[in-house]
Amino acid sequence: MSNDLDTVFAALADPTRREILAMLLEDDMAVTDVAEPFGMSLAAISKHLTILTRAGLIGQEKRGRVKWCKLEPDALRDASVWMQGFGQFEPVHLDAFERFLKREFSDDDQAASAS
Amino acid sequence: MSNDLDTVFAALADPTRREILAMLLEDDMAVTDVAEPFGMSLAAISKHLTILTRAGLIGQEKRGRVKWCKLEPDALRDASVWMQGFGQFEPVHLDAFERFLKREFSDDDQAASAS
DNA sequence: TGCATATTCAACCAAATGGTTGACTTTCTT
DNA sequence: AAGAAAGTCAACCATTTGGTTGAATATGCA
Repeated sequence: MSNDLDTVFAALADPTRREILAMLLEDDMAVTDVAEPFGMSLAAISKHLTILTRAGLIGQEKRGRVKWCKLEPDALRDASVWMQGFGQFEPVHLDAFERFLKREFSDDDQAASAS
Repeated sequence: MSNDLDTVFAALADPTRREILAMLLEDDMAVTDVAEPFGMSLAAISKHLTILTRAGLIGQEKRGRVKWCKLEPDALRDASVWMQGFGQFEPVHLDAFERFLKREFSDDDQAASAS
């Protein structure tokens, strides 16, 4: 029950793993491609991916000799709900957040390139 | 920058610490009273409280010989915001999301914290 | 068939984590 | 002043964590 949150939060506590999640936010990726930007061995990344998988944060599906990783945001949502339970704070400025969403979705291709 | 999230998520990854936070949700407490329901030494609880404090999740104020612990939900809010980025929308570009976060927390008075 | 590619496994290592106990400081009470 | 109460500190211990390297297992391609 809270064991689930243990693994989710522990998985999120590592900056490499959070960066991996952010990368998967844009697209599904093969293990080798996930590893590429990091200055560490493939085996290390493989371990990180195992941890993320056991936490339910990503799914891995093997097609051919390539294992594809995709984001699985449900576990994140559970943890988020736990945090909301503290109720003392709004998730964010809700309206600012919604404006952000609207901009992201209407603008889909060029939104990220404005500085 | 993401170092902050490291300590917050690591703090949340322990069930004892999450339970402590839940207790403090109801009321401020002295260290000894926090320790009481747990089957472990006072020193262990003291360490947990130090970790929660360094993560910014609680504040500790000493009055007399008693040290009072109170919930400090701002750090939780930061982590929650980070997670919202995953649950709510999938094809968003990360840097756009980060610009959003930066705007939220840099030119920020205290607009997002309702007491 | 034979080699390169993709990924994991196993053994190892240093550092961090979560707990213990006993000594210590500070503060309150009598 | 004496003693109890509230916490922390320091040293220790076992386990976990995050990384390494080299070997092993599939799978795809010529």
